[in-house]
Amino acid sequence: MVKRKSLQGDYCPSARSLDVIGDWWSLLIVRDAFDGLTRFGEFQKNLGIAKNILSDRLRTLTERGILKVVASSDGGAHQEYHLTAMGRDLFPVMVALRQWGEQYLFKPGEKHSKLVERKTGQAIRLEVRTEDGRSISPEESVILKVPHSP
Amino acid sequence: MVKRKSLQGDYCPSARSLDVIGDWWSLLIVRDAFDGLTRFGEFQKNLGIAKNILSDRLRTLTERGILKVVASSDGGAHQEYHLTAMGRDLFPVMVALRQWGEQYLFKPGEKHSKLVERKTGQAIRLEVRTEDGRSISPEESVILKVPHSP
DNA sequence: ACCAAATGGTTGCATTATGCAACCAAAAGA
DNA sequence: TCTTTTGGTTGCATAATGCAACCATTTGGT
Repeated sequence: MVKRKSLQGDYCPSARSLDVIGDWWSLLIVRDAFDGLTRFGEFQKNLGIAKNILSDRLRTLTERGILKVVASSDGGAHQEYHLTAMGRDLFPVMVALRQWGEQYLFKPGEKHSKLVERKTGQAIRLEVRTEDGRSISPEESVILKVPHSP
Repeated sequence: MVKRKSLQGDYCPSARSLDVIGDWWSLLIVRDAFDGLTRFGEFQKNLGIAKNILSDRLRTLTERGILKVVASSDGGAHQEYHLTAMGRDLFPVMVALRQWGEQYLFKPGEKHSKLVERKTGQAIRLEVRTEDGRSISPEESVILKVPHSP
């Protein structure tokens, strides 16, 4: 493969994000972390991921500041992987993916898990809006390129 | 690799989404499509992707209904790749990734492209809300597992 | 204390995925 | 007509991934 292209230097924030969490497993691990999983074995069992890959991903996600390693909450000797603030801020990404998947990747009537508010059980949605709060479609938006722009 | 695990059968919508668009290049291609690119050469030049990979990804994205192939708009013989409704509905995912990247992957003061409303130039943001419009944090939400649940 | 099992990995090897370069047919331009 | 551009495909080399075997440390049971 010669070395996978890196997008770290790209001026597009989406590209940099994908460079960090765009690989196959990272976002699934983050999803499980949102779901409350913290231990190596929990991730491994729940995702069915190979242990060496999981080991590598947890290390990388930790290095990049998305997860942090903390001592066991129950006094045991093992360590736990927790989301950092940076990791928790991936919440909208997860919700966006979930919303799209619900809409297009399930047959009508097919059951799927749902994201709801804990207190009220209300469904959670996500909306694209302008600064002053108006909902907006892709066609009405435009990407302003900043760097080497004419 | 023996065969990459498929999440098509997963009951979690996020997982299915990642199964479809979670590979390295697909979302970048979709991003460029949002940016108005339509032709093979445009994607190839802009992304710096290998031509065989691009060819494969465009085919896959088309098969899965995210892109569609249409005849040239200017009467030429070549074909163009356009987003379908399914593809356009990935907009919130792109915005979410962009927003996260802006916040965490740029040094203070470092320039990056921006997403704004065409008409007014206003910045575009995305918000996670309940059905009745209240903004909500990850901690206040919970994933309801539907299938083989106790 | 002692043995057994679970936990949290690491290492080696086999298979895929990706990248690069060379090649090619069809279309567009001169 | 000749040349260049476009839109790919094919072959080969390397990187990423998966599986299984192994191992050190904890944990649990007796």
